[in-house]
Amino acid sequence: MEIVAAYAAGAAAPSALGDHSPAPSNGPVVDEVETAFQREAYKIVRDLPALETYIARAMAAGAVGIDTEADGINAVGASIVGIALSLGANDAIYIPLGHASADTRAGELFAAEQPPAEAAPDAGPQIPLNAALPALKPLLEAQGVLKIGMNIKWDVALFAQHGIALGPIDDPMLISYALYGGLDAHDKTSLVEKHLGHGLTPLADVVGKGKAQIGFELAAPERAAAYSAEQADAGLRLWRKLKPALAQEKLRTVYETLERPMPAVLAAMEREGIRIDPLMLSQLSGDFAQRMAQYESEAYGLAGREFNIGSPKQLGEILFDELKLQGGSKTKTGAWSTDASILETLAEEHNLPAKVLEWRQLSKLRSTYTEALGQAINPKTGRVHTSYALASTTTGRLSSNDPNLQNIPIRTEEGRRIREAFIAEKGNLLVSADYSQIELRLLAHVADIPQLKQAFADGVDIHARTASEMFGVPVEGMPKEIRNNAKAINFGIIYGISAFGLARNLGIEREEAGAYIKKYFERFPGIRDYMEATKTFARANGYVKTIFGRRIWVKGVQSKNAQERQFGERQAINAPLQGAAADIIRRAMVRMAEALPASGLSARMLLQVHDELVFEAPAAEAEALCALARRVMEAAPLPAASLSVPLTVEAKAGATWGAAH
DNA sequence: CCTCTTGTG
DNA sequence: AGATGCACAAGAGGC
Repeated sequence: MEIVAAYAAGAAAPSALGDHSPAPSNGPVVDEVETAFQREAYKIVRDLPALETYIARAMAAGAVGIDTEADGINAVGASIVGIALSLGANDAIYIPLGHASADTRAGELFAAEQPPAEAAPDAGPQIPLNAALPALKPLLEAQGVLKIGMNIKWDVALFAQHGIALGPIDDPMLISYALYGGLDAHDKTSLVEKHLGHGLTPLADVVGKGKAQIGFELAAPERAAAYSAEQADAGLRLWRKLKPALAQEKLRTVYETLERPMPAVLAAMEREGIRIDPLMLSQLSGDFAQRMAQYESEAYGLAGREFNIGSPKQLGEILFDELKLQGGSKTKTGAWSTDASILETLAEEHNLPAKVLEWRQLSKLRSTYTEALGQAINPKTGRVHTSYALASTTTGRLSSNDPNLQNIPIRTEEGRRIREAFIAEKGNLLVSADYSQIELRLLAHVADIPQLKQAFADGVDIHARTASEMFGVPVEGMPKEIRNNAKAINFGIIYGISAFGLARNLGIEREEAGAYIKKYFERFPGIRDYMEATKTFARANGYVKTIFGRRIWVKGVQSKNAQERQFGERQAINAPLQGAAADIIRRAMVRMAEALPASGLSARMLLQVHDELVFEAPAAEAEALCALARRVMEAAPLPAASLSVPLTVEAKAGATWGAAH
């Protein structure tokens, strides 16, 4: 109970968001934090009076570790099976609430053929969920009690489905991300290993693994308690160790503005999901399958024999060993490379590569999208609910998984048809709002480039203006190819360009690409200065910063190995731009989540795709929503950062995601 | 489980 | 001399 002691001794009682502080991380606290987990010390709470007693202690403590267990891997539609709370090292409880009793379990186990691991004969007495949750709700929503959990977005989502607005919250994973983004993984297992120096009970000990794995609700409460209480215990211990470092490293504002608000915002988006038309998907699937079969048989004819067209190994053998086509190259494992750029070159000499390219495009679209997205529709909601990872990228971007809705095709005609299957509910529209050229604008700002800033201020075509600066060609009537060259250079600059990479991208000689780059830096010397300054900073500190202060550690930037170091330097150049764009859209998301209800709109935010937000709204609201999204998103950097270039957001409504673009 | 390939910003 | 644009997730083949 050292947290209680610390608060009791300290002048400030825990009050509002951000004012909770763990005990100082010196002396005995660290000892206690790092002491071994004593799983036998965890208590299983099976009656209301015992729960009330612990709740009273938690209310007084001001900070409580929490871990919530449910009967599914996806929080959407899942029910709470048990809750663990912790008030200090080894001072944790587990409250079984939805564990199946022996009869139920036996049936399920029989179906699974193998018992997980000596299941208890009976789940034992449990407080009814509809009695426990009302008792817990005041604690879970108490403004004066911080709820701390690893990956707390999961807990937020589950409690939201049970009518509880969990908060205020802290998440050691997100604290770690603010402190060490780019350095290490931030999952529970890695964090506990790194900071507490000992391992966690594996989930497999509770529910088994592989074919014999069972739902958490079928696990024995004793095993569940050892696992779950330990998670709550570990989360609180990590918090006590990591939270003080935020202030020491001056990363508290980053954490509080860019990380802490996100779990609630994302949980709501994930819960909304997006509607997908399964009929349209299956029609597309059938269409693709038919055309693939055609390409396949044509490919066999051209190859002179049948082979597995989906096997790069077999394709390489056909192209280079049997047909003896020239221009092959090997991958680092020694196999023939058959990627698209190789096949495109070979297509000039032989008809087979083109057939394979066509087949591959359809195969990718079919297996990754038209087939998989249909499977991803949640039967309970009829919608697709992606999951966003908050601490998985090095730059501060989100990532999307199960399914990934951040890589839905848009560039090709075939691919765009998949976006037509993302639809609004009847009487509603989808609204897509995206930042225009946000990373180039940020480059113009951070590198302080007068011509680029002026171009953005004037609202002119930035690639055309770049081309005009470089090649002395007037923007009016500029040939497409010249603008394309400038566009490739602009993107290359953001990524820490090399002559080789630009040459490959434009299909020109390396010398010519090198000349372009030289010319670019002559026209925009500030960009070269910015890049050099960024590399120097990264070499000296091991990290770079966004304009909002987010710290991005860059592995390899201090390496003696030139290749590693150069890779680090390119990351160091890109990260402040990509990272700042990620910061901006995070701020926009938090504000949109507040602004929608405040504006009296019933619109919901559904998706984030790095520079784009997708909403769903009644058709009558669409126009107001577009205006609101533009206003809120364009102002998102303020007041923390004032950009010297305008941000512009394009917002459009449509019946499908494709139509909203 | 790793490699290759390809979809997005 | 040799490698050489940033950030991701996912499916399929093959060991």
